[in-house]
Amino acid sequence: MVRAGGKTLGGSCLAKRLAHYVTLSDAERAALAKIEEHERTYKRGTVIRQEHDPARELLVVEKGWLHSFVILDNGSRQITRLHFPGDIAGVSGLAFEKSSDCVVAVTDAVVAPFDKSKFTEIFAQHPRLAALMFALTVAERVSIADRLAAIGRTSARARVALMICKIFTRLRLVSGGDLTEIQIPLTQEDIGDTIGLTAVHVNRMMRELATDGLIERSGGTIRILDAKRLAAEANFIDRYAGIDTSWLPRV
Amino acid sequence: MVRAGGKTLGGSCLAKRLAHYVTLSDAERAALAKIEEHERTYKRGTVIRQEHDPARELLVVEKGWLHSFVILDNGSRQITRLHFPGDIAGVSGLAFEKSSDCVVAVTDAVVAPFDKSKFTEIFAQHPRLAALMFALTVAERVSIADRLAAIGRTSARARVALMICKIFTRLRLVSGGDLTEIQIPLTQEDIGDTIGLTAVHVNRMMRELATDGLIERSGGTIRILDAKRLAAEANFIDRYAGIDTSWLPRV
DNA sequence: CGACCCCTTGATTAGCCTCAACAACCGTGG
DNA sequence: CCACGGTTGTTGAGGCTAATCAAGGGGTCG
Repeated sequence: MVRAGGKTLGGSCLAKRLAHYVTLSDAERAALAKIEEHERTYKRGTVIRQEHDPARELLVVEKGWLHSFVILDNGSRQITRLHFPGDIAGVSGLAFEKSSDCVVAVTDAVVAPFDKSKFTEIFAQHPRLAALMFALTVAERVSIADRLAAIGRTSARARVALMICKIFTRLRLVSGGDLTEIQIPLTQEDIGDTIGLTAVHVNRMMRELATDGLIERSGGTIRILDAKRLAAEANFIDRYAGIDTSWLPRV
Repeated sequence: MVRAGGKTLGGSCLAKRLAHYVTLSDAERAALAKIEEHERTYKRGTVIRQEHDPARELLVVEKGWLHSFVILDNGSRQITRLHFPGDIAGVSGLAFEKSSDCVVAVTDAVVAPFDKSKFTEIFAQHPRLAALMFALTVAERVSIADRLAAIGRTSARARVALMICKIFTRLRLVSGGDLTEIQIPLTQEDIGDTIGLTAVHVNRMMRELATDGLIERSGGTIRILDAKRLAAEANFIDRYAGIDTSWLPRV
């Protein structure tokens, strides 16, 4: 929301995201611009990074959707995270030398890869940025824990509802608008692999939600009809609404 | 509650943990010592922090076990994280003003609470420490994602096996030793609430693992008999073994 | 000593998975 | 332009895993 007028942010999705929470200084802006210097384009379905690949690079999503997943020994897949524009994918590269998951382009996508040494500079020279990114990573962790609770302790129907709520909320962060209707590029199998269900059962649950008047479906788009009931059924809490920036260092 | 204590047991569990990964400078050591200045003792079962409480304080575990959990609308509980000595609990306080989960002492425990403003200093003055803690937080996120995958996509038996593997591995980080036998202070209900099962089914799976010769139980202690098979069944990966410190800023 | 918690085991049930078949849609190449 | 294979969505039938319900035993603490 906060945004210096006049000056355009260009393709700097990351800066745009962070500017939601603090007013960036020129120096900070420059540091972030260096992160997003290079861009790569991927076609829908491309494997951007394989599990066990060296993980020197992190990936800022500029355009499109990515997701990360792991394949278990029994052959099944668990999608661990969806990545939208402004997100950083492959953050696990900061902890490990090899990628802990596989990153794939869900739609045609534009990605800005950068070496993790860029984070060295951020931490050394821009503590506020580092702290903010830490806070956002923590928020993400909590968001994953929410999904963990959903998979561990709620019904299939509630999990599907939660997934829909989360996608809409996170996309609103990016688009800014109201956004009650979205063209979702995920297959029902993708959705199932995210919330621990089979594609067949995802289908049934979505139909239920539709016949009960919570959502409306046509083609690949989903419209939310009764956001309140949907959120209630899902135990949904918006984790990105109120990030606490009070403790961030001064610039 | 407040422990008026002269020289307690080394006190600095956090420093000890971080020293596994880097050689701490004197200044860093001092900064960490300031974090663990005050200690509080809690009795087994005490609620240390309630969900929705103000979350200004983070908690370094000095001694004992804690866990964090959420209670869902349907009344069920999901334990999101176990906390062992050297861990920081309540990290979500860095992202939110109010606690996103409830923190409870599983055993009698000694905790060093500190205000999140301490993190402001760390980020501003000790970038390497900040970066290391970031890396460890990322590793923790991956570890939670592993559990997510287990709950979403593996059998009850595999989940129980995973939980055992994780507990042993994380405790080895603390104790250092070989450690094939542990007195586990968790009830079977606790275990179930961690991995998305009922206490009854946890019981059956543990018995299965025992009769199959993977573990041995007596009283509350568990001994691992066949670590290899156990890890294989659990899809276990040790996420704390190889933290990449190459990108950390110089001191 | 009684109350309570926890573990254990059995019987039954329910929710989700598996298997299967078909329809709708898409991009591709002839 | 249409024919085609492949992918995705949809729906039905039946099976299996884990939940639920229930009851008894052992240990611990007040």
